[in-house]
Amino acid sequence: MQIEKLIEEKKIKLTSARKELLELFLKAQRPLSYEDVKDKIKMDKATFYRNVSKFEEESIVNSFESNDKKRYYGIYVSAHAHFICQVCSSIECVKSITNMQLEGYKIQDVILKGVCKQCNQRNNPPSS
Amino acid sequence: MQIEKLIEEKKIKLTSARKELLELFLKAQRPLSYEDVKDKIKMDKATFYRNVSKFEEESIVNSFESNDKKRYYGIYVSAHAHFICQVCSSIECVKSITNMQLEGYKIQDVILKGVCKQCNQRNNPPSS
DNA sequence: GACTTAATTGCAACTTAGTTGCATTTGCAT
DNA sequence: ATGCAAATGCAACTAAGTTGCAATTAAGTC
Repeated sequence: MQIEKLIEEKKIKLTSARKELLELFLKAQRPLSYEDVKDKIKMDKATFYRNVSKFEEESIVNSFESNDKKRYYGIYVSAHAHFICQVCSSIECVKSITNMQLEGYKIQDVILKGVCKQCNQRNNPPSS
Repeated sequence: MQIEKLIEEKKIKLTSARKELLELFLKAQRPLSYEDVKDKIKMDKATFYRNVSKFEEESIVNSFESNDKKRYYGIYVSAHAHFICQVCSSIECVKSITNMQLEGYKIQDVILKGVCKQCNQRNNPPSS
């Protein structure tokens, strides 16, 4: 996927900040918070939040609140759920859960919370 | 359901603040934030947060972050999903979605985001 | 390529949900 | 009733996210 593809047809400028940000989101393959981003690229938080907000308006990224009080942003790729681990706070994309229906409602996002595979095994090792 | 039932067997005191809080949660039938609570009962926010945190430890309530940056708390009643409307920020309990499974993971909570019935109808009225 | 202008940026000050330290109060067991 | 740990209210704090503003930059026009 190309950065230019994401931006073209949208009514926003392709600045260097936006290019860096979108490249990072594409590379990450999982939603990122400002905390995650600021270690990788030098960018003021105001710029970050204004840009992800604009990306969201343009349906380039979507976002959700996690359990750690932070908001996570990721490139919008077809409908898929997110799993948030309540033990280690990790976030994973879940491709297998899709097209959920609820009469009269429009479902745009599904968030699952619980204990992830790693933390589950750590607490209940299969060979003990 | 009785307040005393919720507290008994747990290692916490039944103070008047806790009684009021649990009564409110039981009456509300939907998750509440501190904002919701503070209009109904006089209670310092430190007391609120310390108590809901204790209730959560004792599995009396559970909680989740909504889209409005606030955390919502409700009496824990069997597994059910929550629907958060991205338009009007309302929160509803969804009893119909239950026992979701994901190999290797433990799912403790399901949050659906989208457009609720009311907002859906407002934008796409059936008779027009 | 230089010119123009609106959009974008960084900075610093601000907002607000939630947390923490501490002195006072309260529930509850003896 | 007494003693004491747990709970409360207050005020000060923390940190994610927002906003106003002056300086900078992308991108269209000549």
